Amino acid sequence: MIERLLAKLDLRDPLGQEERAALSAAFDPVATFRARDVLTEQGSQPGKSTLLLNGLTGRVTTVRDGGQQITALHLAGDFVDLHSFLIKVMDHSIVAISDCQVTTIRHERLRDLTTRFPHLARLLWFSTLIDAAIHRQWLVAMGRLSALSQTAHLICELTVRLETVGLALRKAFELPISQLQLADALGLTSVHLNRMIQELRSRRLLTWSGQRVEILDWDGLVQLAEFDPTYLQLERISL
Amino acid sequence: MIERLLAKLDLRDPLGQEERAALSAAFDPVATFRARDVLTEQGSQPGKSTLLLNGLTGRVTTVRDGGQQITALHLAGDFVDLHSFLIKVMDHSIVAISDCQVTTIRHERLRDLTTRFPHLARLLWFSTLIDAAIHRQWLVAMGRLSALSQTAHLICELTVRLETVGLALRKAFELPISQLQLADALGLTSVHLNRMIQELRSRRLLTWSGQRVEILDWDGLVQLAEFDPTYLQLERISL
DNA sequence: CGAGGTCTTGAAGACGATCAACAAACGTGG
DNA sequence: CCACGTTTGTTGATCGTCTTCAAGACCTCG
Repeated sequence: MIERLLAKLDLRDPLGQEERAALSAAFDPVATFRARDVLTEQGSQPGKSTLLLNGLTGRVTTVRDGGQQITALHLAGDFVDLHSFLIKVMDHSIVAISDCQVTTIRHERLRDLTTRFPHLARLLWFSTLIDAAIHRQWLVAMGRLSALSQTAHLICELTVRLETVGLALRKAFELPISQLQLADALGLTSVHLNRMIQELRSRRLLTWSGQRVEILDWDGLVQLAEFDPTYLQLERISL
Repeated sequence: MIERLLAKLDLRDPLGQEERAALSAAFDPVATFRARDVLTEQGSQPGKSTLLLNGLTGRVTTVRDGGQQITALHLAGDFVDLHSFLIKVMDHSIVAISDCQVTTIRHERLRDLTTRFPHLARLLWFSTLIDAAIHRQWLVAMGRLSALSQTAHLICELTVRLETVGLALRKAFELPISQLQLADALGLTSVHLNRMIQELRSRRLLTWSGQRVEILDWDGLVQLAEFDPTYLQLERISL
Protein backbone atom coordinates (compact mmCIF):
# COMPACT_ATOMS: atom_id res chain seq x y z
CA MET A 1 0.00 0.00 0.00
CA ILE A 2 2.67 2.47 0.95
CA GLU A 3 5.15 1.29 -1.66
CA ARG A 4 5.49 4.71 -3.26
CA LEU A 5 6.49 6.21 0.06
CA LEU A 6 8.93 3.40 0.75
CA ALA A 7 10.42 3.73 -2.72
CA LYS A 8 10.84 7.45 -2.26
CA LEU A 9 12.56 7.00 1.10
CA ASP A 10 14.67 4.10 -0.16
CA LEU A 11 15.85 6.25 -3.02
CA ARG A 12 17.52 8.56 -0.53
CA ASP A 13 18.59 6.18 2.18
CA PRO A 14 17.54 2.53 2.33
CA LEU A 15 15.29 1.47 5.15
CA GLY A 16 16.12 -1.50 7.32
CA GLN A 17 13.81 -4.51 7.38
CA GLU A 18 12.58 -3.68 10.84
CA GLU A 19 11.89 -0.04 10.04
CA ARG A 20 10.10 -0.98 6.87
CA ALA A 21 7.88 -3.51 8.60
CA ALA A 22 7.11 -1.27 11.54
CA LEU A 23 6.24 1.66 9.30
CA SER A 24 4.10 -0.42 6.97
CA ALA A 25 2.15 -1.86 9.87
CA ALA A 26 1.43 1.53 11.39
CA PHE A 27 -0.99 2.86 8.80
CA ASP A 28 -4.77 2.86 8.99
CA PRO A 29 -7.16 1.61 6.28
CA VAL A 30 -7.50 3.50 3.01
CA ALA A 31 -9.89 6.42 2.72
CA THR A 32 -11.20 7.94 -0.49
CA PHE A 33 -11.92 11.57 -1.35
CA ARG A 34 -13.49 13.33 -4.30
CA ALA A 35 -11.96 16.32 -6.02
CA ARG A 36 -12.58 19.48 -3.99
CA ASP A 37 -13.14 17.63 -0.74
CA VAL A 38 -11.39 19.16 2.24
CA LEU A 39 -9.16 16.59 3.93
CA THR A 40 -8.05 18.84 6.75
CA GLU A 41 -9.48 22.17 7.76
CA GLN A 42 -7.36 25.19 8.54
CA GLY A 43 -7.32 25.67 12.31
CA SER A 44 -8.08 22.04 13.06
CA GLN A 45 -5.86 19.80 15.18
CA PRO A 46 -5.68 16.45 13.44
CA GLY A 47 -4.50 13.55 15.57
CA LYS A 48 -2.98 11.80 12.61
CA SER A 49 -0.97 12.48 9.49
CA THR A 50 -2.11 11.66 5.99
CA LEU A 51 -0.19 9.86 3.27
CA LEU A 52 -1.40 10.34 -0.28
CA LEU A 53 -1.65 7.05 -2.17
CA ASN A 54 -2.81 8.40 -5.51
CA GLY A 55 -4.27 11.55 -6.98
CA LEU A 56 -3.37 15.12 -6.20
CA THR A 57 -3.85 17.29 -3.10
CA GLY A 58 -2.79 20.78 -2.17
CA ARG A 59 -2.24 23.04 0.78
CA VAL A 60 -4.60 25.96 0.45
CA THR A 61 -4.79 29.28 2.22
CA THR A 62 -7.67 31.65 1.55
CA VAL A 63 -7.26 35.40 1.84
CA ARG A 64 -9.82 38.05 2.68
CA ASP A 65 -10.81 38.97 -0.86
CA GLY A 66 -11.59 35.32 -1.56
CA GLY A 67 -8.36 34.66 -3.39
CA GLN A 68 -6.68 31.34 -2.76
CA GLN A 69 -3.01 30.50 -2.63
CA ILE A 70 -1.91 26.92 -2.99
CA THR A 71 1.41 26.65 -1.19
CA ALA A 72 2.16 23.05 -2.05
CA LEU A 73 1.06 20.28 -4.36
CA HIS A 74 1.32 16.70 -3.18
CA LEU A 75 1.66 13.63 -5.36
CA ALA A 76 1.23 9.94 -4.66
CA GLY A 77 3.73 8.88 -2.01
CA ASP A 78 3.83 12.30 -0.34
CA PHE A 79 2.81 12.98 3.22
CA VAL A 80 0.39 15.86 2.98
CA ASP A 81 0.57 16.95 6.61
CA LEU A 82 3.39 15.14 8.30
CA HIS A 83 4.16 18.42 10.02
CA SER A 84 0.92 18.18 11.97
CA PHE A 85 2.71 15.51 14.01
CA LEU A 86 4.61 18.33 15.70
CA ILE A 87 2.75 21.47 14.67
CA LYS A 88 -0.56 20.84 16.31
CA VAL A 89 -2.83 23.43 14.77
CA MET A 90 -3.06 23.55 10.99
CA ASP A 91 -2.20 26.92 9.48
CA HIS A 92 -3.77 25.96 6.16
CA SER A 93 -6.29 23.52 4.70
CA ILE A 94 -5.57 20.35 2.76
CA VAL A 95 -7.87 19.89 -0.21
CA ALA A 96 -8.21 17.13 -2.76
CA ILE A 97 -7.40 18.48 -6.19
CA SER A 98 -8.35 15.29 -7.98
CA ASP A 99 -10.14 12.25 -6.68
CA CYS A 100 -7.66 10.53 -4.44
CA GLN A 101 -6.98 7.83 -1.91
CA VAL A 102 -5.12 8.28 1.33
CA THR A 103 -4.09 6.39 4.38
CA THR A 104 -3.34 7.85 7.77
CA ILE A 105 -1.01 7.22 10.67
CA ARG A 106 -1.88 8.28 14.17
CA HIS A 107 0.51 10.68 15.85
CA GLU A 108 1.09 8.47 18.85
CA ARG A 109 2.31 5.80 16.45
CA LEU A 110 4.62 8.26 14.77
CA ARG A 111 5.89 9.25 18.16
CA ASP A 112 6.53 5.65 19.03
CA LEU A 113 8.18 4.86 15.69
CA THR A 114 10.45 7.89 15.76
CA THR A 115 11.54 7.10 19.29
CA ARG A 116 12.30 3.46 18.52
CA PHE A 117 13.94 4.18 15.17
CA PRO A 118 16.01 7.37 15.22
CA HIS A 119 17.10 6.68 11.66
CA LEU A 120 13.50 6.56 10.50
CA ALA A 121 12.86 9.75 12.43
CA ARG A 122 15.67 11.43 10.52
CA LEU A 123 14.26 10.15 7.25
CA LEU A 124 10.83 11.57 8.01
CA TRP A 125 12.38 14.81 9.22
CA PHE A 126 14.31 14.85 5.97
CA SER A 127 11.14 14.57 3.94
CA THR A 128 9.68 17.62 5.65
CA LEU A 129 12.90 19.44 4.82
CA ILE A 130 12.35 18.67 1.14
CA ASP A 131 8.94 20.23 1.49
CA ALA A 132 10.59 23.36 2.81
CA ALA A 133 13.15 23.35 -0.01
CA ILE A 134 10.31 23.21 -2.50
CA HIS A 135 8.65 26.13 -0.76
CA ARG A 136 11.85 28.12 -1.13
CA GLN A 137 12.11 27.30 -4.79
CA TRP A 138 8.55 28.45 -5.32
CA LEU A 139 9.42 31.70 -3.55
CA VAL A 140 12.35 32.24 -5.89
CA ALA A 141 10.24 31.47 -8.95
CA MET A 142 7.39 33.66 -7.77
CA GLY A 143 9.56 36.54 -6.70
CA ARG A 144 12.18 36.69 -9.38
CA LEU A 145 11.09 34.78 -12.49
CA SER A 146 8.66 35.86 -15.18
CA ALA A 147 5.25 34.20 -15.20
CA LEU A 148 6.36 32.14 -18.18
CA SER A 149 9.52 30.86 -16.53
CA GLN A 150 7.70 30.28 -13.29
CA THR A 151 5.12 28.16 -15.06
CA ALA A 152 7.84 26.22 -16.82
CA HIS A 153 9.57 25.73 -13.49
CA LEU A 154 6.54 24.17 -11.89
CA ILE A 155 6.15 21.83 -14.85
CA CYS A 156 9.79 20.80 -14.53
CA GLU A 157 9.39 20.16 -10.84
CA LEU A 158 6.25 18.10 -11.27
CA THR A 159 7.84 16.10 -14.06
CA VAL A 160 10.79 15.14 -11.91
CA ARG A 161 8.69 14.43 -8.85
CA LEU A 162 6.31 12.28 -10.84
CA GLU A 163 9.22 10.43 -12.38
CA THR A 164 10.66 9.53 -8.99
CA VAL A 165 7.46 7.73 -8.08
CA GLY A 166 7.10 6.15 -11.49
CA LEU A 167 4.17 8.25 -12.64
CA ALA A 168 5.89 9.97 -15.55
CA LEU A 169 7.29 7.86 -18.34
CA ARG A 170 9.38 9.44 -21.05
CA LYS A 171 8.53 12.91 -19.80
CA ALA A 172 4.79 12.50 -20.16
CA PHE A 173 2.20 12.25 -17.43
CA GLU A 174 -1.35 12.85 -16.29
CA LEU A 175 -1.92 16.07 -14.39
CA PRO A 176 -5.46 16.07 -13.03
CA ILE A 177 -5.57 19.74 -12.08
CA SER A 178 -7.47 22.66 -13.53
CA GLN A 179 -5.74 25.76 -14.81
CA LEU A 180 -7.57 27.73 -12.15
CA GLN A 181 -5.96 25.70 -9.39
CA LEU A 182 -2.60 25.75 -11.06
CA ALA A 183 -2.89 29.52 -11.24
CA ASP A 184 -3.61 29.52 -7.50
CA ALA A 185 -0.36 27.65 -6.97
CA LEU A 186 1.61 30.10 -9.09
CA GLY A 187 0.06 33.27 -7.72
CA LEU A 188 -1.27 34.15 -11.18
CA THR A 189 -4.76 34.53 -12.59
CA SER A 190 -6.13 31.65 -14.59
CA VAL A 191 -6.43 33.94 -17.62
CA HIS A 192 -2.78 34.76 -17.56
CA LEU A 193 -1.71 31.21 -16.83
CA ASN A 194 -3.72 30.10 -19.82
CA ARG A 195 -1.72 32.48 -22.00
CA MET A 196 1.52 31.23 -20.54
CA ILE A 197 0.56 27.63 -21.30
CA GLN A 198 -0.28 28.62 -24.83
CA GLU A 199 3.09 30.29 -25.12
CA LEU A 200 4.78 27.09 -23.94
CA ARG A 201 2.80 25.19 -26.52
CA SER A 202 3.60 27.58 -29.32
CA ARG A 203 7.29 27.36 -28.46
CA ARG A 204 6.91 23.61 -28.89
CA LEU A 205 8.20 22.95 -25.39
CA LEU A 206 5.26 20.73 -24.54
CA THR A 207 1.82 19.54 -25.49
CA TRP A 208 -0.98 19.73 -23.00
CA SER A 209 -4.50 18.67 -23.73
CA GLY A 210 -6.97 17.67 -21.12
CA GLN A 211 -4.97 16.25 -18.26
CA ARG A 212 -2.22 14.84 -20.41
CA VAL A 213 1.08 16.71 -20.43
CA GLU A 214 3.90 15.69 -22.73
CA ILE A 215 7.26 17.40 -22.65
CA LEU A 216 8.61 17.90 -26.16
CA ASP A 217 11.80 19.80 -25.35
CA TRP A 218 13.02 19.07 -21.85
CA ASP A 219 16.28 20.98 -22.22
CA GLY A 220 14.48 24.00 -23.57
CA LEU A 221 12.03 23.91 -20.69
CA VAL A 222 14.81 23.54 -18.12
CA GLN A 223 16.67 26.45 -19.70
CA LEU A 224 13.59 28.67 -19.69
CA ALA A 225 12.73 27.73 -16.11
CA GLU A 226 16.30 27.96 -14.80
CA PHE A 227 15.45 24.58 -13.30
CA ASP A 228 18.08 22.89 -11.16
CA PRO A 229 16.76 19.76 -9.42
CA THR A 230 19.32 19.94 -6.62
CA TYR A 231 16.68 21.14 -4.18
CA LEU A 232 14.70 17.94 -4.64
CA GLN A 233 17.64 15.99 -3.19
CA LEU A 234 17.34 12.93 -5.34
CA GLU A 235 20.85 11.78 -4.55
CA ARG A 236 21.54 8.90 -2.26
CA ILE A 237 22.62 10.06 1.18
CA SER A 238 23.21 8.55 4.55
CA LEU A 239 21.09 9.80 7.39
CA MET B 1 25.60 31.90 24.86
CA ILE B 2 22.70 30.07 23.30
CA GLU B 3 20.12 31.49 25.70
CA ARG B 4 17.96 32.93 22.93
CA LEU B 5 17.68 29.51 21.34
CA LEU B 6 16.92 27.85 24.64
CA ALA B 7 14.32 30.48 25.46
CA LYS B 8 12.69 30.01 22.10
CA LEU B 9 12.55 26.23 22.53
CA ASP B 10 11.43 26.50 26.15
CA LEU B 11 8.59 28.75 25.07
CA ARG B 12 7.14 25.87 23.08
CA ASP B 13 8.09 22.89 25.20
CA PRO B 14 10.43 23.07 28.17
CA LEU B 15 13.77 21.30 27.89
CA GLY B 16 14.93 18.91 30.55
CA GLN B 17 18.11 19.65 32.49
CA GLU B 18 20.03 16.95 30.71
CA GLU B 19 18.94 18.06 27.26
CA ARG B 20 19.74 21.64 28.04
CA ALA B 21 23.20 20.85 29.30
CA ALA B 22 24.01 18.50 26.45
CA LEU B 23 22.85 20.96 23.86
CA SER B 24 24.69 23.89 25.42
CA ALA B 25 27.91 21.94 25.56
CA ALA B 26 27.74 20.90 21.93
CA PHE B 27 28.41 24.26 20.33
CA ASP B 28 31.71 25.55 18.98
CA PRO B 29 33.29 28.93 19.76
CA VAL B 30 31.72 32.14 18.47
CA ALA B 31 32.52 33.41 15.00
CA THR B 32 31.95 36.92 13.71
CA PHE B 33 30.88 38.10 10.26
CA ARG B 34 30.51 41.46 8.61
CA ALA B 35 27.46 42.53 6.66
CA ARG B 36 27.48 41.00 3.18
CA ASP B 37 29.80 38.15 4.13
CA VAL B 38 28.74 34.78 2.82
CA LEU B 39 28.41 32.30 5.67
CA THR B 40 27.58 29.32 3.50
CA GLU B 41 27.87 29.03 -0.24
CA GLN B 42 25.16 27.58 -2.43
CA GLY B 43 26.24 24.10 -3.50
CA SER B 44 28.55 23.58 -0.54
CA GLN B 45 28.25 20.72 1.92
CA PRO B 46 28.77 22.15 5.38
CA GLY B 47 29.63 19.65 8.10
CA LYS B 48 27.96 21.77 10.74
CA SER B 49 24.90 23.89 11.34
CA THR B 50 24.98 27.52 12.31
CA LEU B 51 23.11 29.24 15.11
CA LEU B 52 22.72 33.00 14.86
CA LEU B 53 23.54 34.75 18.13
CA ASN B 54 22.86 38.31 17.06
CA GLY B 55 22.39 40.32 13.91
CA LEU B 56 20.53 39.36 10.77
CA THR B 57 21.18 36.75 8.09
CA GLY B 58 19.25 35.57 5.07
CA ARG B 59 18.92 32.68 2.67
CA VAL B 60 19.72 33.98 -0.79
CA THR B 61 19.21 32.51 -4.22
CA THR B 62 20.52 34.30 -7.29
CA VAL B 63 18.83 33.96 -10.66
CA ARG B 64 20.28 34.25 -14.13
CA ASP B 65 19.55 37.91 -14.71
CA GLY B 66 21.38 38.75 -11.50
CA GLY B 67 18.25 39.21 -9.45
CA GLN B 68 18.29 37.89 -5.91
CA GLN B 69 15.54 36.31 -3.91
CA ILE B 70 15.84 36.14 -0.16
CA THR B 71 13.74 33.18 0.93
CA ALA B 72 14.20 33.59 4.67
CA LEU B 73 15.39 36.09 7.23
CA HIS B 74 16.95 34.80 10.42
CA LEU B 75 17.08 36.59 13.76
CA ALA B 76 19.11 36.02 16.89
CA GLY B 77 18.31 32.57 18.26
CA ASP B 78 17.47 31.09 14.88
CA PHE B 79 19.31 28.22 13.27
CA VAL B 80 20.20 29.45 9.82
CA ASP B 81 20.87 26.07 8.26
CA LEU B 82 19.73 23.37 10.61
CA HIS B 83 18.42 21.57 7.55
CA SER B 84 21.97 21.01 6.31
CA PHE B 85 22.16 18.37 9.05
CA LEU B 86 20.04 16.15 6.82
CA ILE B 87 20.06 17.90 3.45
CA LYS B 88 23.69 17.64 2.60
CA VAL B 89 24.13 20.03 -0.30
CA MET B 90 22.97 23.60 0.15
CA ASP B 91 20.40 24.75 -2.39
CA HIS B 92 20.97 28.40 -1.48
CA SER B 93 23.55 30.65 0.14
CA ILE B 94 23.50 32.09 3.64
CA VAL B 95 24.61 35.69 3.80
CA ALA B 96 25.09 38.09 6.66
CA ILE B 97 22.68 40.99 6.28
CA SER B 98 24.09 42.91 9.20
CA ASP B 99 27.25 42.34 11.17
CA CYS B 100 26.57 39.26 13.22
CA GLN B 101 27.91 36.59 15.52
CA VAL B 102 27.24 32.91 15.18
CA THR B 103 28.17 29.62 16.75
CA THR B 104 28.13 26.25 15.08
CA ILE B 105 27.38 22.68 15.96
CA ARG B 106 28.91 19.78 14.08
CA HIS B 107 26.54 17.38 12.42
CA GLU B 108 27.93 14.33 14.14
CA ARG B 109 27.10 16.00 17.43
CA LEU B 110 23.60 16.74 16.25
CA ARG B 111 23.30 13.15 15.21
CA ASP B 112 24.44 11.99 18.60
CA LEU B 113 22.17 14.41 20.47
CA THR B 114 19.10 13.56 18.46
CA THR B 115 19.69 9.86 18.95
CA ARG B 116 20.18 10.17 22.69
CA PHE B 117 17.34 12.65 23.19
CA PRO B 118 14.35 11.89 20.97
CA HIS B 119 12.46 14.74 22.59
CA LEU B 120 15.18 17.19 21.64
CA ALA B 121 15.16 15.75 18.16
CA ARG B 122 11.46 16.47 17.90
CA LEU B 123 12.01 19.99 19.15
CA LEU B 124 14.66 20.66 16.52
CA TRP B 125 12.51 19.04 13.87
CA PHE B 126 9.72 21.29 15.06
CA SER B 127 11.83 24.38 14.58
CA THR B 128 12.51 23.45 10.95
CA LEU B 129 8.76 23.03 10.54
CA ILE B 130 8.25 26.61 11.69
CA ASP B 131 10.70 27.65 9.00
CA ALA B 132 8.52 25.88 6.45
CA ALA B 133 5.38 27.48 7.85
CA ILE B 134 7.00 30.88 7.42
CA HIS B 135 7.90 29.98 3.84
CA ARG B 136 4.26 29.15 3.19
CA GLN B 137 3.10 32.40 4.67
CA TRP B 138 5.52 34.30 2.46
CA LEU B 139 4.13 32.42 -0.53
CA VAL B 140 0.61 33.47 0.38
CA ALA B 141 1.66 37.07 0.89
CA MET B 142 3.66 37.15 -2.33
CA GLY B 143 1.07 35.40 -4.43
CA ARG B 144 -2.16 36.86 -3.19
CA LEU B 145 -1.57 40.11 -1.28
CA SER B 146 -0.82 43.56 -2.67
CA ALA B 147 2.71 44.84 -2.33
CA LEU B 148 1.52 47.11 0.48
CA SER B 149 -0.11 44.33 2.47
CA GLN B 150 2.79 42.03 1.82
CA THR B 151 5.20 44.60 3.19
CA ALA B 152 3.00 45.12 6.22
CA HIS B 153 2.86 41.37 6.70
CA LEU B 154 6.60 41.01 6.83
CA ILE B 155 6.80 43.83 9.35
CA CYS B 156 4.21 42.12 11.51
CA GLU B 157 6.06 38.84 11.33
CA LEU B 158 9.39 40.40 12.22
CA THR B 159 7.83 42.30 15.08
CA VAL B 160 6.41 39.16 16.63
CA ARG B 161 9.54 37.12 16.04
CA LEU B 162 11.72 39.82 17.56
CA GLU B 163 9.40 40.06 20.52
CA THR B 164 9.68 36.36 21.26
CA VAL B 165 13.44 36.71 21.67
CA GLY B 166 13.15 39.95 23.61
CA LEU B 167 14.47 42.19 20.84
CA ALA B 168 11.33 44.26 20.34
CA LEU B 169 9.96 46.24 23.23
CA ARG B 170 6.62 47.98 22.97
CA LYS B 171 6.45 47.25 19.25
CA ALA B 172 9.70 49.01 18.41
CA PHE B 173 12.96 47.49 17.26
CA GLU B 174 16.16 47.82 15.29
CA LEU B 175 16.07 46.36 11.81
CA PRO B 176 19.57 46.48 10.34
CA ILE B 177 18.60 45.73 6.76
CA SER B 178 18.62 47.89 3.64
CA GLN B 179 15.49 48.48 1.61
CA LEU B 180 17.22 46.80 -1.30
CA GLN B 181 17.57 43.56 0.67
CA LEU B 182 14.09 43.83 2.07
CA ALA B 183 12.83 44.18 -1.49
CA ASP B 184 14.75 41.03 -2.37
CA ALA B 185 12.88 39.24 0.38
CA LEU B 186 9.52 40.50 -0.82
CA GLY B 187 10.10 39.91 -4.52
CA LEU B 188 9.70 43.63 -5.21
CA THR B 189 12.04 46.29 -6.53
CA SER B 190 13.63 48.60 -4.00
CA VAL B 191 11.97 51.55 -5.71
CA HIS B 192 8.53 50.13 -5.21
CA LEU B 193 9.24 48.94 -1.69
CA ASN B 194 10.37 52.44 -0.85
CA ARG B 195 7.01 53.76 -1.98
CA MET B 196 5.20 51.12 0.05
CA ILE B 197 7.14 52.09 3.15
CA GLN B 198 6.26 55.71 2.56
CA GLU B 199 2.65 54.71 2.25
CA LEU B 200 2.83 52.88 5.58
CA ARG B 201 4.36 55.98 7.09
CA SER B 202 1.78 58.33 5.63
CA ARG B 203 -0.99 56.11 6.97
CA ARG B 204 0.61 56.55 10.39
CA LEU B 205 0.97 52.82 10.84
CA LEU B 206 4.64 53.09 11.73
CA THR B 207 7.71 55.26 11.79
CA TRP B 208 10.90 54.04 10.20
CA SER B 209 14.05 56.05 10.09
CA GLY B 210 17.45 54.55 9.70
CA GLN B 211 17.28 51.11 11.24
CA ARG B 212 14.70 52.00 13.86
CA VAL B 213 11.17 50.80 13.29
CA GLU B 214 8.36 51.81 15.59
CA ILE B 215 4.85 50.49 15.16
CA LEU B 216 2.29 53.21 15.75
CA ASP B 217 -0.88 51.31 14.98
CA TRP B 218 -0.43 47.58 15.47
CA ASP B 219 -4.09 46.73 14.90
CA GLY B 220 -4.16 48.74 11.71
CA LEU B 221 -1.05 47.02 10.46
CA VAL B 222 -2.40 43.58 11.33
CA GLN B 223 -5.64 44.38 9.56
CA LEU B 224 -3.87 45.63 6.45
CA ALA B 225 -1.53 42.63 6.40
CA GLU B 226 -4.21 40.05 7.21
CA PHE B 227 -1.67 38.89 9.77
CA ASP B 228 -2.53 35.87 11.88
CA PRO B 229 0.40 34.69 14.02
CA THR B 230 -0.88 31.12 14.26
CA TYR B 231 1.75 29.93 11.81
CA LEU B 232 4.52 31.01 14.17
CA GLN B 233 3.25 28.49 16.73
CA LEU B 234 3.93 30.51 19.83
CA GLU B 235 1.66 28.38 21.97
CA ARG B 236 2.96 25.93 24.47
CA ILE B 237 2.80 22.38 23.17
CA SER B 238 4.03 18.99 24.21
CA LEU B 239 6.32 17.21 21.81
C1' DC C 1 37.86 63.78 1.41
C1' DG C 2 36.34 60.75 -1.97
C1' DA C 3 33.80 56.55 -3.00
C1' DG C 4 30.28 53.71 -2.66
C1' DG C 5 26.05 52.41 -0.63
C1' DT C 6 21.37 54.04 0.48
C1' DC C 7 17.09 56.58 0.24
C1' DT C 8 14.16 59.22 -2.54
C1' DT C 9 11.70 61.14 -6.51
C1' DG C 10 10.02 61.40 -11.40
C1' DA C 11 8.63 59.68 -15.89
C1' DA C 12 7.68 56.06 -18.96
C1' DG C 13 6.72 51.41 -20.01
C1' DA C 14 5.47 46.51 -19.44
C1' DC C 15 3.62 42.65 -17.37
C1' DG C 16 -0.01 40.67 -15.45
C1' DA C 17 -4.85 41.73 -13.60
C1' DT C 18 -9.52 42.64 -14.43
C1' DC C 19 -13.76 42.46 -16.82
C1' DA C 20 -16.57 40.28 -20.13
C1' DA C 21 -18.07 36.88 -23.17
C1' DC C 22 -18.48 32.35 -25.30
C1' DA C 23 -17.64 27.47 -26.56
C1' DA C 24 -16.57 23.00 -25.06
C1' DA C 25 -16.50 19.44 -21.67
C1' DC C 26 -18.39 17.43 -17.79
C1' DG C 27 -21.42 15.64 -14.27
C1' DT C 28 -25.98 15.02 -12.64
C1' DG C 29 -30.68 14.25 -12.51
C1' DG C 30 -34.69 13.68 -15.01
C1' DC D 1 -29.92 8.96 -22.99
C1' DC D 2 -30.72 13.55 -23.31
C1' DA D 3 -31.21 18.20 -21.05
C1' DC D 4 -29.42 21.06 -18.12
C1' DG D 5 -26.34 23.63 -15.15
C1' DT D 6 -21.66 24.05 -13.90
C1' DT D 7 -16.89 23.96 -14.47
C1' DT D 8 -13.19 24.70 -17.59
C1' DG D 9 -10.53 26.56 -21.35
C1' DT D 10 -10.06 30.32 -24.42
C1' DT D 11 -10.01 35.04 -26.45
C1' DG D 12 -10.28 40.20 -26.56
C1' DA D 13 -10.06 44.82 -24.59
C1' DT D 14 -8.79 47.78 -21.04
C1' DC D 15 -6.70 48.94 -16.71
C1' DG D 16 -3.38 49.42 -13.02
C1' DT D 17 0.32 47.82 -10.23
C1' DC D 18 4.84 47.30 -10.27
C1' DT D 19 9.18 47.72 -13.08
C1' DT D 20 12.62 50.10 -15.39
C1' DC D 21 15.54 53.82 -16.13
C1' DA D 22 17.51 57.94 -14.54
C1' DA D 23 19.06 61.28 -11.48
C1' DG D 24 20.10 63.71 -7.27
C1' DA D 25 20.70 64.10 -2.10
C1' DC D 26 22.32 62.04 1.86
C1' DC D 27 25.22 59.32 4.64
C1' DT D 28 28.83 56.30 6.19
C1' DC D 29 33.33 54.87 6.31
C1' DG D 30 37.82 53.92 4.94
